[in-house]
Amino acid sequence: MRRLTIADIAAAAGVSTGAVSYALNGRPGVSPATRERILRTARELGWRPSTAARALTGGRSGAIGLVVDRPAHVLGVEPFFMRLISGIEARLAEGSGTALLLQVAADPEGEMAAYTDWWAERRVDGVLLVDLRADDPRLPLVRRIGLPAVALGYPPADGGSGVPCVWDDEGAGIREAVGYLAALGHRRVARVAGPAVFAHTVRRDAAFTAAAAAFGVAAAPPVHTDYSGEEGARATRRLLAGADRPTAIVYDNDIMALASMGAAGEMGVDVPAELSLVAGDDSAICRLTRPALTALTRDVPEHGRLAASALLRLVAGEEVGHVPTPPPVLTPRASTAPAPGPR
Amino acid sequence: MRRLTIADIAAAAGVSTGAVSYALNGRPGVSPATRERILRTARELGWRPSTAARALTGGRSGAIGLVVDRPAHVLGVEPFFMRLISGIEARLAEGSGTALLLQVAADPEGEMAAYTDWWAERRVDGVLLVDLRADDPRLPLVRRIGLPAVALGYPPADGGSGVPCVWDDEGAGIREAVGYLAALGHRRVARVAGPAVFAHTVRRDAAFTAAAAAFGVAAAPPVHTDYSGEEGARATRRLLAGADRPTAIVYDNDIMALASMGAAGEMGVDVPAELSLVAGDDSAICRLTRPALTALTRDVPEHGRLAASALLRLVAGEEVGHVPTPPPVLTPRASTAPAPGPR
DNA sequence: CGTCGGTACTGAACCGCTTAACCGCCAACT
DNA sequence: AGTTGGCGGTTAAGCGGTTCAGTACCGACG
Repeated sequence: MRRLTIADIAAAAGVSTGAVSYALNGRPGVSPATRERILRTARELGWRPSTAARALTGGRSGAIGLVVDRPAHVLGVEPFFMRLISGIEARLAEGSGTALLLQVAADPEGEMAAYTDWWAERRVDGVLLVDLRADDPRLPLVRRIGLPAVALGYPPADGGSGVPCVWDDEGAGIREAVGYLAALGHRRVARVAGPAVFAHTVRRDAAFTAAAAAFGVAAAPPVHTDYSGEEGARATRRLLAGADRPTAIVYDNDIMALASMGAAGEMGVDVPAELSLVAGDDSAICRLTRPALTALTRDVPEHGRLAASALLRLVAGEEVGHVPTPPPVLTPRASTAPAPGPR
Repeated sequence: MRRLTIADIAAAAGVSTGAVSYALNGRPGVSPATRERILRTARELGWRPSTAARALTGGRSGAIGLVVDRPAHVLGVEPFFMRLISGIEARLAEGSGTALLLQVAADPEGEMAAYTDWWAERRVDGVLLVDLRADDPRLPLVRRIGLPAVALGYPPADGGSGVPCVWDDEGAGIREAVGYLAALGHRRVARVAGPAVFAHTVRRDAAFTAAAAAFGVAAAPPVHTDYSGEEGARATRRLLAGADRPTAIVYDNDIMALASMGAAGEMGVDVPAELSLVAGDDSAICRLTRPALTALTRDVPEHGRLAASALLRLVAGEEVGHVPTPPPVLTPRASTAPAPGPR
């Protein structure tokens, strides 16, 4: 059975293919009556446009791309991406007729290659950039090759080379967490962060140090990890084993906080009596573990949704500026408690 | 700057576009010398084929599709899909030049619609089907519309309508778990499963009941959930509150086991002293929590890899049969222990 | 030497859709 | 009445590849 083409529906409706095209795309040049007849036969025959033909005519490919660049062992447990994807999809499902192309890259080079290839092959109309870095090479790249892009993360100092950024004030979240811990009497707090190459890590680091100073608590230099539970637990062990053991630790994601709770338990350190823990993203994991994890709540799906929205507008030719979103807020649960008295 | 087309590289190499096409696709009809010259200029000019044009010629679209159909609140924490996707991508990255199209559907109808649309629009060359159901309507659908598909799950009784299945003997895993628990002295075991509509749930249910009988342990009827931590915890609470409280519970995924550990703790039931827990997938979560979760280890990424592999072969026109994979094996950790003595 | 066969390559049609250019027709206006 | 100008359509030229039918050339063979 052959594919249905506009020629078929043109024949069925007794008009030319040109008329069909105009009718289907809602452009002028066909009378309301003919338009209706064409649309009806198209619907009855179950016609769907060939994306290939559409794309070939210089139109859109009808897809946007997302490259996920994290080590495989992190990807499996990191709820962030699936939540982000849910949000993106939610927006795309709202009648945009746009699909999501996903690629898992092994390294930043692979990620860049994906963008170049996708764009050269006209597979996507635009891409979403996650995890902005300092002097992120992807920004000049997409600019140079003309690939529409929207980034998730704080806009870089130079404005982002015309790449709209969906961002929230991560500093505010960190400040709230540190302030809360200070109010609970904690005087030595630590931070276990993601990779230092990420711009948001650096920003949070700075916010953390500044907040600690402002609230008069001693802050160890942030420990950087690859976001994996293993590295999170190791960092926690080192912090707990060192002199000036912190009484509270703030994590950059949930998995590290979860893993660290186990590590603390093994070292005989009770959570929250002796150690308070704050998780980073507030995925469902925080609510499911015991003690439930206090967390910095960020609406990750909403970020995805907004980013997808911005990208669709950008692709459509609209001017799109940076998109600020509400800052993370602290959701206190059972993993934080007043600081222990002096031992 | 215009897009680079084969016409450009034809001009640069001093041949016709036809010759370029032959050379680039490694077909006969061009001399080795010319072929080399063409390939070189194409490389130097940085030419990449337009997927649209390729697809239009009746060729492949160069993409496969995956629809993920689980409630949003489950998707966020369920490691299964991200692990599966990692595996799929790993295979696709091996020089297939194939991309992955991802869609999150709200319900089975939305999933079916996605397949129909994708195929009608020739967006994908084939799809991967997850979570086979009893009398799964997707099987006749893909068959009817001629969409190449590979399913993940046990082949249905009717052979699967020509859809190759990548499967493992889940029953063996369940039997091993029940046997292990029986050997530890457990005499009352329960099972908290996924939705009963999934074929693999039913198969595991049956295996569970049979294994319990074989090992002489009392098995409560399996409790079915939506895979969410919340429902898993609720099921556990009910089991623990009922008469004939089980001393061991086997879960269908990791998140429910994790949530249940918390629920048990709240009820003052110690894991593993009073209650043994076996998780379902063995994602990293099992190793990260304390006590670490005993789990049925399944190589989910490998399943993805094999499924992608089978689909690529199918799309290429090869005959592809069902693909058996090693059965899940039990990985004992700290969440299982000898059954408590009679209270 | 003419013919045959094979190789290397060209030219053009075609895939399904968009769109600029054109065309016929009728109402309105001068 | 003749010109103008819309409206409602048609025609055909691409878009960037693939592929089939030729064609030019060359060595081999009878």
